[in-house]
Amino acid sequence: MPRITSLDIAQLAGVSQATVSRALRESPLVRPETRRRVQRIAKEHNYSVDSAARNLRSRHNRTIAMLVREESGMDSAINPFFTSLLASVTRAAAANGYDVLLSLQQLSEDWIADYETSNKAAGIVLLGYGDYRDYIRRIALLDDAHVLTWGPVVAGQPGHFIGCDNRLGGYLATRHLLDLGHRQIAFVGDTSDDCPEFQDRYRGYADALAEARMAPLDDLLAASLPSAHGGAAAARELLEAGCAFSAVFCASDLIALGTMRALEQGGRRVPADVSVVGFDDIPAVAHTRPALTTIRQDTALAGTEIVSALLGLIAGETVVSKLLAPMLVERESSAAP
Amino acid sequence: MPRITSLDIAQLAGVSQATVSRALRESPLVRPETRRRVQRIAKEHNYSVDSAARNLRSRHNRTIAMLVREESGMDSAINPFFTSLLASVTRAAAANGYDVLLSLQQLSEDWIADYETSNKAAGIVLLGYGDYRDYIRRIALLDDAHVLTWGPVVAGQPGHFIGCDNRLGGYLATRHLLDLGHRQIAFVGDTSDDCPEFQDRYRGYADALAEARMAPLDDLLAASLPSAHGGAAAARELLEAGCAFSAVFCASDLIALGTMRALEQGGRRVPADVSVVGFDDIPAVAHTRPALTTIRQDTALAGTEIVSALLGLIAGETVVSKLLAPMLVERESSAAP
DNA sequence: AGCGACCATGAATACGATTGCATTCATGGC
DNA sequence: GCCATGAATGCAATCGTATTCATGGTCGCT
Repeated sequence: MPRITSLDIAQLAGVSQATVSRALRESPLVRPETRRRVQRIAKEHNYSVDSAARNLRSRHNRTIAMLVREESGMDSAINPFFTSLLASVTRAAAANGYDVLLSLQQLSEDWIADYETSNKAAGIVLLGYGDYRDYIRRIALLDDAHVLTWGPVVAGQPGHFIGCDNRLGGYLATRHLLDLGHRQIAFVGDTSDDCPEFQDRYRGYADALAEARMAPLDDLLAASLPSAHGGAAAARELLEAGCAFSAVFCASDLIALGTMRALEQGGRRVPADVSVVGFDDIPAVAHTRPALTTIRQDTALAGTEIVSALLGLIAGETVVSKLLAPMLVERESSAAP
Repeated sequence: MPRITSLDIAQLAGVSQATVSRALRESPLVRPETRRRVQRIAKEHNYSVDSAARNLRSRHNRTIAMLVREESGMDSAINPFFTSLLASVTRAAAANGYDVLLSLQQLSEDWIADYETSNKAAGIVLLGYGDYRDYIRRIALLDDAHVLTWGPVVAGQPGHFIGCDNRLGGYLATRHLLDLGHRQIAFVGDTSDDCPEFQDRYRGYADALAEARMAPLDDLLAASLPSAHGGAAAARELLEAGCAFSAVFCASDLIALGTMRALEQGGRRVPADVSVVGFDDIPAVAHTRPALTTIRQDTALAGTEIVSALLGLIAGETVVSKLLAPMLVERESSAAP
């Protein structure tokens, strides 16, 4: 069972191998009649182009690699939000004839260098590495690095970024709570440099408060790891500290899940006693009880934007960073105080 | 910026290109001293082997493709359980030096044929296509198809399968409820041929009942689409039908989420009035309120098993289908009646 | 010393497609 | 009737590595 090659097809069709190659790639050089005949014969014999040979000769590669950050933690899982993004990027890539290579390696210079030079992918998408500023800066300096990062967009920084407008999201969430009549609104999330996304969400939170002539209170800021456990721990601290609050804006849905749990275990009912708003709109939170009010990122749009930007980069275009607007999804976890 | 090739490294190291190739692949033929020197120079110049050329020449490919079924439905998402599996397969593949190509295309003969012959991947993993018996049978007949399916293992069927022992899982879940003292235990899930997994889970449910000298009652069987919405709808029907039941075994966690919601909206408290057990242990259900008692599939183990089986297939070994044992995870949604 | 075995290496080739260039043939303008 | 033109195709040279075969040198053993 020797491999069927384009030469075999050529002989069967009575043309040269070069013509087969052209016909299969819809080249306008071959007569339509010839092209159809070749394509028919190729299909009949279940022939498809050897991608290794094609990649080698054409010096091009219809593959993009996605490096997805795993949650550090014992069970090292993929952030559910990334799953949606992963899917939509994959769909968008497929729509453009690109395959997607998935990797969960730690981001490192070696990894990038390897994929850069070994020609495994034409471009790279980084999910969840928004805080790896140094790496991204260095990568951006590489000549033919086609790397796009999903994460917080920082003006003036080298590299190419697409991200959610986290500040707007934070504003929308907080504004929603203010509109409901809440005045003591806590923020649960990591505001350190480790989580630039969360910092922006916090800024949006502060924006909304400022608009209502209020200022964020330190007492109502609870540091939390970006996980349900973190959210639960932070909420417990809030309760123990004894400060009054009637609403919580959580920097992510996972945190919100933990927060809701801890609140209810602490005797507060959601939303009767405390309203909770999350961020991301991961699939599960539509079905919890109460269903979570949250800020939705449009992952389908994000996927197409990421892919078109990356393909632009690969094609040599100058790509500008881009912010995508999130929206509020009202469900059951928020109500008037 | 001409590409750095093994020939360049060869010249820099003062050896032939063949020696570079051998040195980089740890061939015992090259003297250790030479090998180290070549490797050092290669690293210094950021050289890595062009995978297209390597694949072409060696007729081999260190890539496996995963075809993941999307939930049909408006938001066409990836089943959260598959996300875990996807991650663990990717990790296991990486540990063996393999890359993973992710695809969400519909399974079709064209797709398989394309990946088969175009040499994009050395093997294929199918996630979520357990019910595509016809396809899988046909695929299994292809000479050099290295296809492994995650799904229900059916004895005597052609093809290679790894899957969870769903019948055992169904048994464990039901047995747990029986042990708690429940006697009217409903089953929520699709028992049609579309979901062979669910059929097996139902068989396990029946097994446990039989062991307790009981039989499944038609009144307590609620058909449900494999989604949270489906679970909610099915639970509503159960409530409206008015049959007494003190526990529900749901064929998946997603269904369980919907079921719990519908039950509580119908005025039943979980677990005070009704106990609920799910299946899969997707990440979110550990943090809902009440946290869901469920059957956990060991995805980490599944990943390594899938990869080692597939690599075995590729290497020409005879691979036998395999069932993986699930386990019960007790949380808050189940209690004595 | 001589002979084979063996080790480390180099030269040359093949993998299967893409693509620049040459070639053929028909056509049309003059 | 001849040459310029252009469309359709063929020829052949790559792309960068793995691998076979040949070769020179070292060693051990008689």
